[in-house]
Amino acid sequence: MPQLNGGGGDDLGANDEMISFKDEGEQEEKISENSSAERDLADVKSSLVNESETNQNSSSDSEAERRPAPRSETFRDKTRESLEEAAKRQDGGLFKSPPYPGYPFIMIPDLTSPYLPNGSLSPTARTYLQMKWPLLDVQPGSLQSRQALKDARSPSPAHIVGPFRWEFPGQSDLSLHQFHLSNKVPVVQHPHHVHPLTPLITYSNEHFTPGNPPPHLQTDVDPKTGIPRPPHPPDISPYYPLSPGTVGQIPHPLGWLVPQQGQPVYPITTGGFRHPYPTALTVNASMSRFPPHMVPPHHSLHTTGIPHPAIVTPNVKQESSHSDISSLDSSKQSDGKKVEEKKKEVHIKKPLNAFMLYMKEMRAKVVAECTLKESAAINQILGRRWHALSREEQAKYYELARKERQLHMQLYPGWSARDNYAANQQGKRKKRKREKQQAESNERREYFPNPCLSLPPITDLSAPKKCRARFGLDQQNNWCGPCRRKKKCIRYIQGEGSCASPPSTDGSLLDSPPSSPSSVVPSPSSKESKSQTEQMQPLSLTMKPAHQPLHHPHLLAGPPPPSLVQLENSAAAASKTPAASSHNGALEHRDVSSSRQPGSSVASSMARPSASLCHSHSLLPSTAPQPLSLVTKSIE
DNA sequence: ATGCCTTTGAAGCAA
DNA sequence: TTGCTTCAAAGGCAT
Repeated sequence: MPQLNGGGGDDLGANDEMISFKDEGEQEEKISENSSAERDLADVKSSLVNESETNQNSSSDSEAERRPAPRSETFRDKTRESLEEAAKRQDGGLFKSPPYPGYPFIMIPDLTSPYLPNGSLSPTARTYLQMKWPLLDVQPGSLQSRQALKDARSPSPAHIVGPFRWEFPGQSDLSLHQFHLSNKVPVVQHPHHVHPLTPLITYSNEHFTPGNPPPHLQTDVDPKTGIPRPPHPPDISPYYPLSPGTVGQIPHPLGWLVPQQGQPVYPITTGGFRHPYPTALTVNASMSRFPPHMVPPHHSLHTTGIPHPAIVTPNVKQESSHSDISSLDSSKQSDGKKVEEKKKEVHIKKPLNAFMLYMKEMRAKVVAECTLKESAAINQILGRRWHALSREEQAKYYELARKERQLHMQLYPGWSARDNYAANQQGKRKKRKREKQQAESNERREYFPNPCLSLPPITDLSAPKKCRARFGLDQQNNWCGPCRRKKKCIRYIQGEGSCASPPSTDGSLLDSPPSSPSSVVPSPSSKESKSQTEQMQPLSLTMKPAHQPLHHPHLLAGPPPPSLVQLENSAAAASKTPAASSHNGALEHRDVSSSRQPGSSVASSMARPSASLCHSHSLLPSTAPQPLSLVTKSIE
């Protein structure tokens, strides 16, 4: 289901993926049975394209060029605007409402990750940058560039070694219009420095200008049409910089995002290497602050010779500039032995799944919006938002994830997730989930007395009856969320009594549209029947800020509608300081349950924020404005 | 310094 | 086939 027709034909998406999307997607039941999933998604894509085009038309380039330098506004303001607009659209607005719609831009939502050493960038590095066709001019005179070009297996010849220059054609008023990076410090763009979500950022065609890139970038022209082609196959993900030999073999996982006019999306650099993360990455103004240690060590090369953001060497992060430089030098000397040793050290990370991709993109927004930094709380928010995403929004991420997996598989045919398992087993190993879960189960019994959380003690974790077994694959919509995610069934372990709610109201409340209006009607029984995890998803419009002072200026600024941010802040606050959190609304509608367990007022306040938001959307008044993450089209 | 938290999804392994 | 576990990102926090 989530698989859009990527054109590749091969469907590497796991069935689970499809299941997840199907179940988690909103308004599944609204979909006509006659329309196939592909056609549906194709329509979605088409509509998205149309909307993108519309946006592009609506905001002229002149407006874009009039716009002051992006950094003139704070990131928070922008993200807030974006979120507000998204809230208006009630669709997440991820791609439909870019912060700077209507003209090509490059967003670098989170430059602190994934491969930048912590602290290497200032907070301002999170600023979104926008520019047109940031181009790289590699000056071959530079030692590094020579090295990069000489070594075909360099982590990236395209990882442009400084000094180099950015050009922003048509952005004469842009403060960053043109500048030179320091010549003193070799600046190397490593693929790891590129935000992996670059492809997401450039989802819409609107992000691309039909204009032609400078001639020196048009290294590949279609002999038939004369139209410049992308320097690499349209299905090569910017995530995965390819060696020359690889180019042409691997389709671009984001090929469906490539502008159809045939313009090269990704500038190609000298030597035929394309920049792994064409625009976004290298455009970061903070790049000039990249310390030498950002130089990609050669040992991060995969055995295929393909540098990859997923390739991580344990000692890369904290390597000093000296060591990095020496690594460059050593790379010259390094031959079989060292290469092999480093290969052994190479850690190819798993490709990101849809949610991870979503998180990476949206984290910065949430951080700015909620002034949160704690990832745990942020992830909770993102988890809810993820469920609140519309089908098409999620489909994009699923599709991207699918293509990423596909490319990952192609780049690293022999790689297996098991490899990473083994790597951990050798050294440190995380605390076993089972142990943690057992501990958690005890905690829940003790601290989560509300109906959403006060589950009957899990007496038998190895209970054979699961949703999968009970409902079968044909009725996956009846499964509880964890079952859909191939997690431990919470319905069964709750027992028949506590999980008597109809399937439509169980965890799928948010994951999937209510099967019927009646299923939305809150009832004590339905509340108590809610599964633990799934109740975490919805937010409550009944939550009132009455007892909860607003901690964020931007929330005080205006008449806050039932703000998701508030809810999220509450959630985050609760997450951070559980004892101090008092989710009024969320707790209000759980009074029944609280009363069910005397002395639980304090304990309930200690409930985890996400859990405290359970059932909320079932209480949504149909006429009330609905915060973004609460919107379910079925309610509409 | 290391692991946990927290989310969802993908994948691997054991039964 | 099913259930469980681990890992992927992220950064503050606890130990």
